[in-house]
Amino acid sequence: MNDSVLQKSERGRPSSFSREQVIDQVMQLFWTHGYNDLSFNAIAKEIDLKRSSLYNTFKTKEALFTECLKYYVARSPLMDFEKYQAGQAVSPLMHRIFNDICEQRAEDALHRGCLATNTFNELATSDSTLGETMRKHHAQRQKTVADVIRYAINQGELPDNSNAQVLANIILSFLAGLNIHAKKGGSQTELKKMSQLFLNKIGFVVKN
Amino acid sequence: MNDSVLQKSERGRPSSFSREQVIDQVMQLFWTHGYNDLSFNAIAKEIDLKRSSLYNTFKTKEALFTECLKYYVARSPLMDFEKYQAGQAVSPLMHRIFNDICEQRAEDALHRGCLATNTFNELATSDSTLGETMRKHHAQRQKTVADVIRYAINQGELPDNSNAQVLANIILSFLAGLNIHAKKGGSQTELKKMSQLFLNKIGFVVKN
DNA sequence: GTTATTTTATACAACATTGTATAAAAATAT
DNA sequence: ATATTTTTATACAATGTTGTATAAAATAAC
Repeated sequence: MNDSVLQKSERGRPSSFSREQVIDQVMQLFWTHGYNDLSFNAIAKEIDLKRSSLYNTFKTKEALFTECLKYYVARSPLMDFEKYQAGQAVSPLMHRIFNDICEQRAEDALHRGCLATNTFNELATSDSTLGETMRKHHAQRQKTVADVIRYAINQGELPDNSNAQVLANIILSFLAGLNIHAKKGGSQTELKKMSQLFLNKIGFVVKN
Repeated sequence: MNDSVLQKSERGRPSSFSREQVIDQVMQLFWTHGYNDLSFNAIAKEIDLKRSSLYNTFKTKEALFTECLKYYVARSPLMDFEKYQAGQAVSPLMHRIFNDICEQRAEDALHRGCLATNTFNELATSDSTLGETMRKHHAQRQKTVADVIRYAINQGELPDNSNAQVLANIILSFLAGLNIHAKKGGSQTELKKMSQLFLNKIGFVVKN
């Protein structure tokens, strides 16, 4: 009986690569090519690693992608919604997050938009495990944003009769559209004008 | 010299299919699978036609897709923007278009969202001819909507100091996001609530 | 140094895809 | 009827993809 179920021994040939570095590189590839249009073969070639090494460390393309997406999401400006603390002003937070996103989109010379939006759009209707994962991610984001908006309502930043869930859906939908819009390659100021006006109209006024 | 440059003779074996019917069927396939994840092979199999017949009539997958997209766009509720007549009230038009889209999205049991949005998202950053085509389509839509909004401003439906271009971008971005949102499979009322609240906040009030 | 263990390199089989080529089938024009 | 023309069926070569299998290389434990 082996009681250390999945533990590797200390021996063996060491990897020629850093796992995190590979994830970062492959994440860039998925960002550029999407999920379906990027083969395991192509990944290996592009990051100059043998396919066998990829199979050995990540098992499947799906598993590799899942790690890449996790890596991406953890570094997204949207993570600031998760870190929200009761009492914190929502309007400036909202403006800051959108601002950051606009900057990131415009700074990407390849105009790839948002990896999460791109692949949700690509995989949302898929029956696969990935499809299910993407839909769950999306639902989770909705819930998080709705919670923050509820705080905004309770704090008087938005009218009492506001519908937090619908507002959250609107905001995330606009954001998704903004990410797509960015793929046509607009300027940073264009994106920021859109975001600011949108947020103001929605009720997140900023003193300016 | 052949002066009827590309004209076919009256002779020859007749097609076993209707061209428009094939376009409609293949359009459904692109809608379901996207562009890259649908092979010429698969198309032929799924509509039960020989690959040679497809090559013979459409030459390339790209050309076939272009026809399908054209077919789709011509039947989209957004076409009502193109048909806009000076003097026509914009607010009810806007609400009607969004309402129609919500209904179509919700009625699609497969939750495929919008073919145009899906494939723009998939192909916008591509160097190919298709990428260029998609970006042009997108720019054209922006221009059309901005024109309509300029009329709304001049007619007093929106404040004088409104920025038509930015508003058009916001509206189309929200719409793109709504289309994506629909892929998670929300109800028709959910989509309509989002649209109505959004349009109201943007300034397209409806007497109700 | 030998052994155990892990990574890396190479190879192979099965299959899908694309583009083209060619023959058969089915119609019209003469 | 025969020739002409177009569609449809079949085949083939070149290439890409996946999954697996196996040998070689590189390290730690002993």
